[in-house]
Amino acid sequence: MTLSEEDYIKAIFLLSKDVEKGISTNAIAMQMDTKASSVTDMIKKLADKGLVHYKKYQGVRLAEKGRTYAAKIVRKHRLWEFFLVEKLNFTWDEVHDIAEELEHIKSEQLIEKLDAFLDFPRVDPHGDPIPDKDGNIAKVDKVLLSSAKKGERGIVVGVKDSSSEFLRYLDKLKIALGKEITILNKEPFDNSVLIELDSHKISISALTANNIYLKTI
Amino acid sequence: MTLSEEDYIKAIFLLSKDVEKGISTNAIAMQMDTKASSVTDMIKKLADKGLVHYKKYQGVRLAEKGRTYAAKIVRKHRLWEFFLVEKLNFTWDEVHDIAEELEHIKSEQLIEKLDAFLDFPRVDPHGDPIPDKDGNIAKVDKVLLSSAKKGERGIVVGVKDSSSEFLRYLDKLKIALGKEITILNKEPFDNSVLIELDSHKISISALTANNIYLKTI
DNA sequence: ATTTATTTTTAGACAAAGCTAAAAATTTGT
DNA sequence: ACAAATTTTTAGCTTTGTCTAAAAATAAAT
Repeated sequence: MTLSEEDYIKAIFLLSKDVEKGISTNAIAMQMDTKASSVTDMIKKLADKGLVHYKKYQGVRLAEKGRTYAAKIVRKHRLWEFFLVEKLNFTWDEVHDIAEELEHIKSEQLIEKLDAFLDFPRVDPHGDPIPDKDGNIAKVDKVLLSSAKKGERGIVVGVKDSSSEFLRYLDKLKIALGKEITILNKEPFDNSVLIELDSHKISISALTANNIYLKTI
Repeated sequence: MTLSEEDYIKAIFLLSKDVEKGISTNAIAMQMDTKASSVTDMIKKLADKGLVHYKKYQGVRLAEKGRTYAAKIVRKHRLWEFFLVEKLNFTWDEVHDIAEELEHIKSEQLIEKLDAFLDFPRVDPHGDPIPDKDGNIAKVDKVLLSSAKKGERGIVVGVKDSSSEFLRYLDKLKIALGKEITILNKEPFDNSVLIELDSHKISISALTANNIYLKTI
């Protein structure tokens, strides 16, 4: 499995997260910042290897083989992110690009030993679940802040957008994993949300609220 | 700098270790398990980039730029090896291939934080010195066991061959970094060396003795 | 000092992965 | 339902790094 093939498989895996249908060529091209024609070429190769199911113009789905392979890459990515934050003192907005490289290191033994060294973490620094060694992913129950109702309370358990810009913005707002939030009001005009956080009231834009996951309590 | 270019630069760096003259095309091909013609091609590219000095048929030398680049790769390799042994409990014969992949991870910040996390180690698990962040390497004074004189004593501080086969053989002999060795006798017939180790007398072949470094005391 | 052997380089091909531009299929809009 | 717009695929080219086989240069040997 080449570096590039791994990147494609992972991209398809991540795009399949909430989607039932086949993933479109363009969606993959977008996600990977490449051209649709390149995607078509690669998909054919992956189909030949039995990693994806593909019929022309019908989009692509992961085959079981491809799904577990992808989950293992994601496992590596998230374990390395956890390592970077917990052991090397990186911040949550700095780790993605480095983990993007580390996720391709091949040794199974390495990743199992790393997992043990980290004491078997369940989620990465952005709250995303770490697949187990067989590629199974625990379902985390969480709702978007944007869909929580007035009066509800919750703990921040994840983010949808984990770009460094967004994460640094959350730092500025003092929003972090584990923080408790109460929804005081929702403004119908622009869908902004008034919340209470650390005994302060702050207003959160709809866009921001749509990228924060809560576990309601 | 591509993966492949990094591999070549590192190979040339390691081959230049004890050699003054230019490194031959064949030597590089041997070291990297590739063909001489491929080496010639790559050397030209590296020369174009100012990383090596090259005149046809004259072998190749690292330019200063190439030397420090290579030293940084070696730094990364050896720091990762140290991490694998000290933190993840790998044995010294298992770490080379994994470090071979890890050494290509790009982030400077990563390697400085790793260095701090490991508490600034000076040598890797095989006794090889870890270059500093600017690519300087401390000269370790050490002699081959094969060249030590009868009656001398020393501490094992390194190995020349760090193949897993050799390292596992040393494990079997109970020879490890830090062990004290006394040279009891040298056999002129086959250049084998009789040593005392842990109050036992054992005989070491010339080949083995030629791959163990001592610091005499 | 030539011939022989070895080493190194060149020339030409190939596979991987990407791109552009054009063609084909599908979807959308009226 | 059919023309227009969009998406996807194909065809052909490029770059990177590799290889084989042949040619050129250097080193070794008698």
